[in-house]
Amino acid sequence: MARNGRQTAAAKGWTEHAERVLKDAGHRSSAPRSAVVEALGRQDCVLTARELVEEIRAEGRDVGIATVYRTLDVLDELGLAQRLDVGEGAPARYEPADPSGEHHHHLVCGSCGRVSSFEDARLEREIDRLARRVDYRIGTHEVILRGDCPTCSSAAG
Amino acid sequence: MARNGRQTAAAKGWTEHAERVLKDAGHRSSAPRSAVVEALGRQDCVLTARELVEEIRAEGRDVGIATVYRTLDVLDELGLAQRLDVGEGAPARYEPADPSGEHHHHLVCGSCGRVSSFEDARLEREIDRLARRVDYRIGTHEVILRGDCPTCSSAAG
DNA sequence: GTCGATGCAAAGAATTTGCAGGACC
DNA sequence: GGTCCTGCAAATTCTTTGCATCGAC
Repeated sequence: MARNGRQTAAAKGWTEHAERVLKDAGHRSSAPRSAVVEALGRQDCVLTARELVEEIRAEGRDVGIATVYRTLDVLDELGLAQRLDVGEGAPARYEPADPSGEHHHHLVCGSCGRVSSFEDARLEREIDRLARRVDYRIGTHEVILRGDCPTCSSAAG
Repeated sequence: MARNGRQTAAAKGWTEHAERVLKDAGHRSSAPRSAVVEALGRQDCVLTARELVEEIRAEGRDVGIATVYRTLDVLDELGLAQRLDVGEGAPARYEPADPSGEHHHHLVCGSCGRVSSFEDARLEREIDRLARRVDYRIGTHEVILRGDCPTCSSAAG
């Protein structure tokens, strides 16, 4: 159920898909932008802008934080990335959006801040039903379950 | 389903409940703190810290924004208030948490930022089921449906 | 050659914190 | 009368933006 530290099977596919969509939308290619797209596509878990920079520096490449924000913004607008705000003053996190539309939701640990993901078809069905019943025209949705992760649960009782 | 601009039936009850819980938890009473609690209890919709200050000033009372944040923090810790982060750099919003445990979720308009609420028993049941299945020890949850509100839908097609 | 993209540094915005004075119990 | 609470202002973060320059197409 929870899928941590595991790569999505579609990771490689997402990177290529994203680069194609960016190009088709009239955006130019550049080393920094590619570094961001590749680093994001490589991860399954959500990453903050800062973590993305560290990720890229670890590869021996470099990118300014402003470029990361700008790129994430473009990716978000094109539906290629998903932004996640866990609140509590924590920075926004981003993850690649599966082009197939399949997605997951998040578990947030209130003690250590760890974020994990889970997916559930029944929950999706219930939300789709709801989306048709409300008076807003719904495009996306997000579900956050908050509590303590296994480590913090056993540590703090 | 959507409940806007409507007072919760439990509004008055919440204010009294909150003041009692605060006192029992060893917190002192003060005019600014009461103003925050009363203003929050009076509303059904979510409010930002800034809106809470305006709300209080409109009554002819006054309070510093730092006190509002500090009070909301205490209310949140005691489970008396619920924090809602809609992301996109928007400030956090708060609402009274119903002591009965009954709660609702939110619809966020991506065009105008309007936030509405809805409740759904089947969704709650599905989430409770999920909460028992994941490896985190879940305490709370939140669901956000994003899209365009009725006004923005008709305006923008 | 044009125009989008980049990096830096400054600007902005939300929230937190240090501190001195005031109020509650 | 001690301790918690308050307001102000400064400090912290996260994120955005202005601008000169660089590079893709």
